[in-house]
Amino acid sequence: MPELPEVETMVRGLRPALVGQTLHRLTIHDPFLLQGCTAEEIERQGGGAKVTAVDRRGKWVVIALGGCRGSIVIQPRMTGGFWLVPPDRPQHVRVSFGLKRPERTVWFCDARRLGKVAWYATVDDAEAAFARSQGPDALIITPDDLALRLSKTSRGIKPTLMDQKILAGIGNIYADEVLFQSRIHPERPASSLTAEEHNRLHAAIGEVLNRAIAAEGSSFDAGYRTVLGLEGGFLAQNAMYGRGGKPCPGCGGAILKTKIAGLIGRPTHYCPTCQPAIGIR
DNA sequence: CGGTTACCCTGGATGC
DNA sequence: TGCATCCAGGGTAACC
Repeated sequence: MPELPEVETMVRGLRPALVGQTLHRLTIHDPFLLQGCTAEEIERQGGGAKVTAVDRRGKWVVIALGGCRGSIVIQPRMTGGFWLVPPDRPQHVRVSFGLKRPERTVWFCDARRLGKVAWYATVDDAEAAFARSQGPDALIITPDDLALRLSKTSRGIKPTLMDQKILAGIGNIYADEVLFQSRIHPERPASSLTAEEHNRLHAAIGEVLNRAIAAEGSSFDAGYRTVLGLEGGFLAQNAMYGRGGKPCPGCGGAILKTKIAGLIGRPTHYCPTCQPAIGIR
């Protein structure tokens, strides 16, 4: 569920509650989510440790622990999220962070259990794990680097933008928004984009993601909420996602909702007029 | 090697 | 009301 703007909103919400606090107790409620460490290990490292930083890398949440206790990395994936709000214990709790002063609990919940929780012995180890499996963060990548990476594959531009090894942070919602804003058809081969299109795309990525962060992300149905349980406001102002059949804000024509190659079951929304299918099939 | 597709897991919405 | 079916914002492993 969460993409870069939602994870950034989580991190900003977690910081004031966690940074500088001592974790009185860290509890793994569902070892299924663990990757490369045991529940005992991560509970022992986290228990009594002071949180020194909470940061985002792509769609990862990185919680740094002081006193050489390493870093906890949480990937919310589709349905993971953090909760600060008492008094009731939320559903599907997978990890809980017990704090002492003030006495409260921060929960990580994940209905579908697709999320991942890992522990690394040092901050550098966590950083290296990110660099191994993910490309540059979508808000940091340079126009030249983006152009170079896109030039190396003939896959469709949308599945390429969603490939975290190319760049980290963009998922199904923001891929549709970014491609609409840059007027590029989602099935265009990534390597076929022109220099002009690279520039439009890079600008759109920064603009759309920052606008979504300002709105605290995208909520619909019973999905993503901020750490305080509030809905993100981006879907009130977005152009494409979830608006199949409705008028395109650019030309007034109907927005197409469809499925495209390279993305198994995921819906794709685009405007066939504003995002013309140049040189496809 | 590069690209595409099963599949992971579960809950909520929808349809009969 | 009950049950079957489909859908979902992510990511990997295996396949062609």
